[in-house]
Amino acid sequence: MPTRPTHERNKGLALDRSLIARLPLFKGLTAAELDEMLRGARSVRYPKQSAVFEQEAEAHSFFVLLDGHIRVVRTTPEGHQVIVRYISEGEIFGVAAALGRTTYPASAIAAVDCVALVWPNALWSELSLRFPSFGANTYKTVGSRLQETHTRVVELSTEQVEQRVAHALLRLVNQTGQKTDQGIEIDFPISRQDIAEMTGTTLHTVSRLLSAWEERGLIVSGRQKVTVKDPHALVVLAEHRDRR
Amino acid sequence: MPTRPTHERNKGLALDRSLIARLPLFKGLTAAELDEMLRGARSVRYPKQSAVFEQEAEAHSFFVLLDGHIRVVRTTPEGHQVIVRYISEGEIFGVAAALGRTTYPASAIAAVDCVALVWPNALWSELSLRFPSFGANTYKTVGSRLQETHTRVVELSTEQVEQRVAHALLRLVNQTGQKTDQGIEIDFPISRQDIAEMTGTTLHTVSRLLSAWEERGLIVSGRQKVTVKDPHALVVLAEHRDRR
DNA sequence: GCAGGAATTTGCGCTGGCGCAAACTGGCTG
DNA sequence: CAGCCAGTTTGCGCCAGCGCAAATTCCTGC
Repeated sequence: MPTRPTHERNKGLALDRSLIARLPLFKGLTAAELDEMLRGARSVRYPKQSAVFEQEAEAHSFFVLLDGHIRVVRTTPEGHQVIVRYISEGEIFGVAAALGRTTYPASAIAAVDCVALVWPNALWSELSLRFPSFGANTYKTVGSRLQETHTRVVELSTEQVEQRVAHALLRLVNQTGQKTDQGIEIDFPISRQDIAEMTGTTLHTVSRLLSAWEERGLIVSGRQKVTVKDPHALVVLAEHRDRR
Repeated sequence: MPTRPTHERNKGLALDRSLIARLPLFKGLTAAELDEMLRGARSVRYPKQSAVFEQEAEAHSFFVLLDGHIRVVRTTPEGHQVIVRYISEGEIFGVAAALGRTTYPASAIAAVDCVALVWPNALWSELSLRFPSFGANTYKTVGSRLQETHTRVVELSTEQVEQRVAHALLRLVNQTGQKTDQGIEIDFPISRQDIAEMTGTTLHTVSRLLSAWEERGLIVSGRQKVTVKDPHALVVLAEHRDRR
């Protein structure tokens, strides 16, 4: 059950720099600089299924995910949902304001219980000027997201559903895969519906595909859970030229 | 016939700041600062159908389009082409390096004879530091392209072909429409195939749709030419909820 | 003015994947 | 521990849009 987002503020305690020192985003900053970055932040817990921010809402903050997984979702006026991406540990997100927007273009939903650092947007220009490598890293992240999104456009334009779903699974596994005795498992709850919303198809079709793949021993899956047993076979499927 | 790209260098003459003073990208810069920006640039002419840069090639420069229209195209290993976007007058493009890439992720092809300013990438960090508003404007551009691309993902995921083509036409008309006595014309040559590559369908389907729309008086079209007579009707088509 | 070729149109048959509907399952709640 | 419900599976029929093919039109270069 989605309990209400409990914005438990860090109660006056200084955040420890070890929280972020290991993140590539902050590479090159000295201990003192990390402390300075953290001085502007607070740490917030987001229970599973709660919204970190909502589409169209005033963009007041940007975020760095310390723990958990976040689903970024765009909803159309007609009520269709499309999953824009998943955010994993260590990534920056909600940077709308740094890109000249005043509202968030999508919603961010905690896929599991999450912890994030939150900075008010007012600090963005100050921080990115004071720590140019932080600014540059953020823009690089934006750049690679643009590339990924273009890749998705290409996939949606040229591939069959089966290839798209295979690609999506492989991407999730590479991004967040946890080794288990069965194979590599996507380490957050993900439904057939979610996969459908990532690939532009329906949960029915995803269900049929996963069933067929399970039959053939490529994966094992359960409720909101997918484990890839034979990634190579999936790659073959994903790359398999269609007849267009 | 695509003649060879003729990189006619500006022969030692200083570029006039009036070339770029009116562009939003350079808003806020003084006359002296504009001159300084231009000192690092050269002006190059690209004949129709020539490549400004090629996908996978080493990213050596970034560009500002002074005149013409440029088609940005991604080609898949299987040989499918997807049009990523059209660049119009005044826009910056080829900023791969500023986003941490060493190669161009797509090709840029002159849709008509074009003129662009070209800066070596080596100057990027210097220029964006010296003229922060220029850097910020560029990143805003990247941000809005990311949003547009997400919108395209949503369209590809949730809309029927007819809606997608209608949306694409409306976007082209808004971006580059020229008023004529017939209606609003897309002011560069665009084929059915091009429209198909923008919307993830085939030239046959696009042809059928345009024929039907012409029949109904919404557009008039010819070879590589589309004129929208009734934008409102197209909007209705584009927004028309499908049955999903 | 004519030949050649690129762009477009149109017909036809087929099918991938969707919509709809119903049944089933596993985990959580009271 | 019974019941409920979200998530999943599966069958069935249909159709939007693709592949293929052929005809036609318009533009360009000679």
